[in-house]
This record gives sequence, structure tokens and C-alpha cells, in this order.
Amino acid sequence: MRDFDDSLPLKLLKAREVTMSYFRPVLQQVALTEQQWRVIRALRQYPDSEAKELAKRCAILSPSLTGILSRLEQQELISRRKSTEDQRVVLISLTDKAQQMFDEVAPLVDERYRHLTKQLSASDMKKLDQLLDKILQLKPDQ
Amino acid sequence: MRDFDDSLPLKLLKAREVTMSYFRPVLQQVALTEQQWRVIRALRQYPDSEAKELAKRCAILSPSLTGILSRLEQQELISRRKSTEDQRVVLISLTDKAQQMFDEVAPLVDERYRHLTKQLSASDMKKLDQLLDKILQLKPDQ
DNA sequence: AAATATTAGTTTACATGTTAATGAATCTTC
DNA sequence: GAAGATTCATTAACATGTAAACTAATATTT
Repeated sequence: MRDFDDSLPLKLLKAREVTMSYFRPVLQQVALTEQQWRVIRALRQYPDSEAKELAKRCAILSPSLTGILSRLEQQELISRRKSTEDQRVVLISLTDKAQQMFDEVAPLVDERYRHLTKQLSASDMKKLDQLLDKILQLKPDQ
Repeated sequence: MRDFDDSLPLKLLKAREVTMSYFRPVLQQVALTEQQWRVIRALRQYPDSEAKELAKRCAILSPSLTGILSRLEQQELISRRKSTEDQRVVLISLTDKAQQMFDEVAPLVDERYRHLTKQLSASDMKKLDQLLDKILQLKPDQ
């Protein structure tokens, strides 16, 4: 069997861990989890998303998202309402409080992102991005 | 702020999710979680590992590993013993039952791995591997 | 040797991941 | 238009992720 340390899924996991280590301190300052921040960012760019889209965009499974949204609602950072066209669908939007908080935190996160990506050359970053996109387009199984 | 979907950590997360989708069905057949399989694989290659090394190798935090090992011990797949030189250190080893199970499952997992990696060209795989290695070598923060 | 600091592993508390089942709303088919 | 199938979100049950506190063992300092 191939070497344990060469496993692609494991390397992707570890690489993500390294990249996240750049952001954890910032998120901890505002007491948000990675997932909560991911949801807020997604909603900033795609307001009034359906829960289903949101889950897919954030790579969070529905049952997890339910809890995350409940806690964000508790903190008055998001609000839920049912779609009038389809009562099964839940639409989620950011509160003003969340918008405001986002505007404060985003520059800090951005700074960390630039710091991270600057460690690689521009061509490496581009290539990595392309290769990851290729993987994202693979059909699950078959 | 940069586009949400372009985030490197998010892409790494999603890419890992895609790759793992190739293996989930196999692991489900033998009722092992991803993490349990990761631990067993690591122990196969590095027998009698210390818990600390094992955690680092598998990218699992100590508190999580404690639970995972307890459940694997319950299933008689691993055994724990204390190091004689340093009583704080716990050494973990695979049972015969686990060795046997590994030998049965490994070919199936390998097949899935080949199927996955075959979707990319050899040069792409090599390049991706190199780029991920570069990220793994980044110092956390600074 | 005693006091202090450090280290390995565990425990605790809470958030999230994963699968299966559920309930309500919508869609299909007849 | 009613029975059956499908879809969306949630709930349930258990495993894992994360940060902080804790215990026992070892190392360091005095």
C-alpha cells in the first residue's frame, strides 16, 4: 500500500489546517467559529440564501447548519423566514448587527489572507487554485 | 473582499470532501469512521506509536484521539500500554484482529484511491502533491 | 531534596460532523 | 382530486473538533 503520509485526502486535511491557523486568532477575538464566519461571509455575498444553497456553498451538512443557524439567530446575527412560494424553504438573511460586525472583521481576515497567500508565489497560487478546481469538478464516485 | 468561493481554506475543505466521497462507501462496509481508519493505517505503518505522534500524523487533536482510541480499544482493534521509560507516554499497537481486518480492507481502499487519482493526469497529481507540501511547510502564523 | 515548571494524556463543555429517521409541504401519477 | 413519491428542514444518536482546565509524571531550578 502507498505510504500513509502521501495520502491525498490527508494532505488536503493538513493543508487546510495550516491555512486555518492563520485565521483562528482573528475569529477568536470576535468569538466566532470557523463555520459561523463561513456562513456570515456567504450571506454577505449571497443575501437571502435558501438554507440548502447556503449549506452547499459553505460545505456544511444540513443537520449541522440547523444548529449553526440557531446559535447565530440566538446572537441576533441572522434571521430566518419561510419562503412564501414554497413553505418548505427557509430563507436566511444577515441582521444589521452582523453586517456591521462583518465590516469590522473583514479587513483583519483579509490581512491574514494576504499574509498567507504571499508565502507562495503568484504562479503557485494560481496553479493550486486550478488543481483544486479540477478536483471539485470530479463526480462523487463512479 | 475577495470572492467567497475563491477562499483557499474553503477550497481545500471541499476538495477533501470530494476525495473522501470515494472512500466512504468502503469504510461504511466495515463500520469504521474516517478517523478510525486513519489511526489504523498510521499504526500499520508506524507500529507502537506514542499517542502524541499518532495525533500529529493523523491530524487529530489529543482530546479527539482519546475518544477514538477508547472506542477502538472497545472493539479490540488496538491496545494501550504505558511506556516503561516515561509513565506519561501511552504506546498504542494494533491487535491481530485489526491487522487481519486491515489486510482485507486495504485492497478495496487502494482500488478507490487509484480510481480517484486516475481522474487527474500524472503531472497534475505530482504538481498538486508538491504544492500541498509547500503549504504544509508553512509556519503556523508569523 | 524541595519547590517550580513543563509535558503527556485525559476530562469537561460546547460546537460541529455524520447517518438515519421524522414531519411538513410539494409534486406525480393515476 | 386522492394516494404515493419526493423534497426541505429538522431532530435524534453518536462520533469528532475545539479550547480550557486538570492530573499525573518528569524535568528544571534553587
